[in-house]
Parts: sequence; C-alpha cells; structure tokens
Amino acid sequence: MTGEQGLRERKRQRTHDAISAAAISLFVERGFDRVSVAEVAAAAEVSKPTLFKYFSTKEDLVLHRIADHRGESARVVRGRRPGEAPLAALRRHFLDGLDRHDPVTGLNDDPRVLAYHGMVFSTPSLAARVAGHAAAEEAALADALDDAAGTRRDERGRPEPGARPDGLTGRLAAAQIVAAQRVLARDNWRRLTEGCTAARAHPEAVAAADHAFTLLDAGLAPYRD
Amino acid sequence: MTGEQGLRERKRQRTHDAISAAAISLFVERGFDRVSVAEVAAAAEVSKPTLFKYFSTKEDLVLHRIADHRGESARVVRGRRPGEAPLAALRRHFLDGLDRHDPVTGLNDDPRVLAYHGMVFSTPSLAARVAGHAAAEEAALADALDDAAGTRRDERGRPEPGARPDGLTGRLAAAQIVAAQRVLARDNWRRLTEGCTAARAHPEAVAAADHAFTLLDAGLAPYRD
DNA sequence: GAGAATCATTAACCGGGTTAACATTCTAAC
DNA sequence: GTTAGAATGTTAACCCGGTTAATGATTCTC
Repeated sequence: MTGEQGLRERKRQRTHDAISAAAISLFVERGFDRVSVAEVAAAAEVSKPTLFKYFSTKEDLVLHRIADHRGESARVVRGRRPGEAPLAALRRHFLDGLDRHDPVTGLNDDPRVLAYHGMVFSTPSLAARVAGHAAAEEAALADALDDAAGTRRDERGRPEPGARPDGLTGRLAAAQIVAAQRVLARDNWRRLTEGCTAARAHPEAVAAADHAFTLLDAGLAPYRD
Repeated sequence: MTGEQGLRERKRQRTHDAISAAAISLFVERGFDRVSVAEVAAAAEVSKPTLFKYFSTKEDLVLHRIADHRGESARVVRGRRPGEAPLAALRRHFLDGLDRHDPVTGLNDDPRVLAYHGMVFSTPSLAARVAGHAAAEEAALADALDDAAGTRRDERGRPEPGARPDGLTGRLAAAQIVAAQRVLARDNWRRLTEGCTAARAHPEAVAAADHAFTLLDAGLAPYRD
C-alpha cells in the first residue's frame, strides 16, 4: 500500500492537522476576526511563514474542509446510475446526505459542527469565500450537465433534438441547483440553531428537500429523462 | 430644489468622484491587485485616511456603482403593476434593461463598461464581493416575494390556501431568480467580449432571457398568479 | 469676525501575507 | 556509515490594506 509515504509525509500531515485544529479551536472560541494568524501559528508551534505554506490564506484555515467537497455535484451527475436523470441523482444524493446527517446538508447537530457553521456564516470574509466556492461548484456542475445533455443521443450517435448543449441552459440549471442546495442547507442549520435536534428536524428537512427538488424539476424540463 | 446643499456638500461630492475616477482608471489600466490604495490616494490628491472615509474598503472603490442597485429586484416586485405576478414584473424589468442596454444586464458594449466588468470578474476579491451583494439581493427579494404571497388574499383578507409564506419557498424562488439574472448577465457580457456589438447581441439576449424566465416560471408555480 | 464643527493631514500602528538568508532534518547514493 | 542535497523550518524584515491619534486647516453659524 502507498499509505506510508515516508516519515516526511507523515510529519507534514501531522503539522497540517495541528495547525488546522489549533486554528478552528481558537476561531470558534474567540471569533475569526479576533484571532491573528500569528496566534494560530504560536498555538500550533510553527512560524507564520510555515503556516502560510500549509494554508495559503487565513480563510483556508477554516474552509479547507468545505473545499474538500469541490466538484461533488458534478461527480454525482457524472457517476449517476444508467438511465437516471441528473436531477434525480442529485436529489437522491442530497436525501442520502440528510440520512447520514452529512454536515453539507446542514442537518448535523454536533455542537462542534454548529459552532463551526455559526462562525462561518457570521464572518463576512468567510461567507464570501463560501459563496466563491459555490460559484466554482456551479461551473463544474454546468459542464457535467451539458455533458449529460450532449451524451443523451439517439441510436446514430447524434444528439437528440431536445438536447441542446448551448451552455446557457446548463449554466442556468447548475445555478439553480446549487442555489437550492444552499438554501436547503441553511434552512436546516437555522432549525438546528433554534434548538431542534437533527433527528426531530429530519422529516421536515426531507419534505423541504422534496419540495425544492420538485420545484427544480418542474423548471428543468430539458434535463428530465 | 434641495440640490445645493452648501459648498461643503459639493466639495465632498467632487472629492468622492475624483477618488472613484482615479481608482477605476488606475485599476482598469494596471489591474486591481497591482495598484495600492496609497497610489490611488496620491492620484486623487488626498491622504490614505481620507480615502477610507469616503470608501470603507479598497473593493468599494470599484463596487460602489453596483452597490447603488441594492434591493432593485425587491423594489420591482413591491412596485409591480396591480394583478401582475412578481416573476412577470421581474421579467419585464430585465427585458427593459436589455432594451436600455443597462450595464446590470451585461448588454452594454461601451469599452469602459466592458473593461470594468472584465476587471471585476478577473479579480477574485471583487468577484467574491459581488457574490456577497447577490446574497443580500436574494434576501431582500425573498422578503418581497413572501410579502407578495402573503398579500395575495381572498375577499375576506385571509391568505389563499396556495399561498404559504413559510419563508422557504420564497428563499428558494429568490435564489433561483437572482441566479438566473446573474447567469444571463454574464452570458451577455461574454458575447460582447467576443466582439459582438450590443445591438447585434440584443435578439439573442432577449431570447435567452425569455428562455430563462420561462424555465423559472415553470418551476415557480406557487408564485404564478 | 470668533467659535464650533467638520474635514484633512501626518505619522504611527496592527494584522494578513511574502520574501530572503540561514539552519535543520529526512532521504538517497556511495 | 557518511555525506551531498533536496525539503522544510526558522527568523527578521518588508509590503499593503485599514485604523487611530494628534494636529492643523475650512466652512458654517452667530
């Protein structure tokens, strides 16, 4: 197995995790803007330039977890079951996330996760970066949707008349799907911050997701199979 | 007329405009990240603290124009014609914008406007701030849509059964509308950067907008009147 | 014209992020 | 083993965005 990449790699990983843990702990405790990167570096027992070799910006100290999900929607579409519509695959994936209490769905009531989300949403520079991540997600999903429309061909290998990979429809659909997921996640998170447990909120979250995807589906006829 | 608010006000306005003009000119010429605010202040013949009394961040030097459109979508919905559906009013307003070659529709081929947009889109920190502005726009529009749904009542003043101001539907609709407008504007801008004139691109832009709003309409049945 | 309020300036500071020069440590080849 | 050398770490200094203090200059008001 290639799991052990030598001592160097392991040390690097440990330093990475130590910095991240120190950062999130301090940020959650005192607020993102009231902790300097110098303090984070000191808490992690590294120097400031070293910290910036591991995380290129202060925001990345917090958002590298979210960044790990980069292109997830696009991957779901590309890896969908044969014959399954892209939107159906995305709906199924989101509902699976709710069942798993995946933090990206907002339906996770672990206090640490709630505190993490609260910090992100209440810090403008972090919220802005999250929005930027959504834009990238959108672009990747648009490509995947256009590919899906382009590969939906008849027997002769020509695209069907209804399938028009003009790029615009894909971008519109991607924007609306990403927007819907964001609104759903934020709504779930809001419910949990009001004291509801994830288990109790689950049915409403499922209903809301079904509602949202049904609205999407009605508005995305070109991608219905 | 209250236009003359004294010498002080006029001077202030002139300083404001001088700083903005110097900033955008320098930024377009050399790129946002390769011009320091100290240079902008020097070009506008003011000191750095003075500059920051007029514009609270470097990004605001560029984005105060866009910020002036704050809440436009919500205003359109609240000021719609009697009996007009919110989405119909937004569609009409967007098409009007295309006819007027309003820069917010992306369909303005003035070289200065194109350069301005190019600078904004190619500068991550500016693009992020624009996304943040879109989020605020979204929230305001969501409120307006929920109000519209709430005020759509029967003769006795009670909300109709179909009108459910649960907040979620409004946020979903607002997110999708704002997303669609953003995609449309960016698509128009892309066409113009490829050398097309605004006049030549106008028919396609109208068709794209109609396409997008039709998709939205099909997916936003609860807000159809 | 004098006093009060406003507005500008200089100079210094803080925090995020980068750079350069130097020291350390793991790896690899002899 | 020893050693060359690539990675990686450290310190110290710097740049830039943004803020604050003390001070000085204008404009409004009376």
